[in-house]
Amino acid sequence: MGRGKIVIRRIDNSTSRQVTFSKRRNGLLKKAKELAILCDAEVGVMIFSSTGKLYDFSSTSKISINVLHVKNN
Amino acid sequence: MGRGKIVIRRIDNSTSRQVTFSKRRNGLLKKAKELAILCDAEVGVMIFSSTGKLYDFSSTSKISINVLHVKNN
DNA sequence: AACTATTTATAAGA
DNA sequence: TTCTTATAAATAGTT
Repeated sequence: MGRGKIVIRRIDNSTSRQVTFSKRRNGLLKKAKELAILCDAEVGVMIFSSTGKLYDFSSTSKISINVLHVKNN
Repeated sequence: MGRGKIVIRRIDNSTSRQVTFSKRRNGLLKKAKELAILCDAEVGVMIFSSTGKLYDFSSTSKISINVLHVKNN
């Protein structure tokens, strides 16, 4: 969805990868919220950037999410 | 994105809600996979339908997700 | 379960 | 990097 078609593979350029991460991360979280509201579903999303920062969303306290993130081993 | 614009609120008609759930659930899982690949991110998504069925995705075993789903209390 | 008109997301550019 | 815009992609309503 953009000026050109892209292939789904890792973006080599780190600046481009960061920009795309920011845009698509926001898009994914928005869609998760919409799904939860429209369809009365319970939705949880967690996203770790390549630098290890966590972005997450949970539509309800009825879902309790515990995440174990193990780096490099 | 469709024949008409919609407001983001619970879809009252249960048939329509089920159809939209199926479409958007697939869309969300696809976008989660794309984000993980394009941006080298670690992504986990879990979706409970209103009937309690779980649909989930995790991009990597480096994320271990434990979900506690408590119904009606 | 397909189709397609349209809205939405977003890739590239400014 | 924040905003713009052309275009790809998702999907609401239809068949």
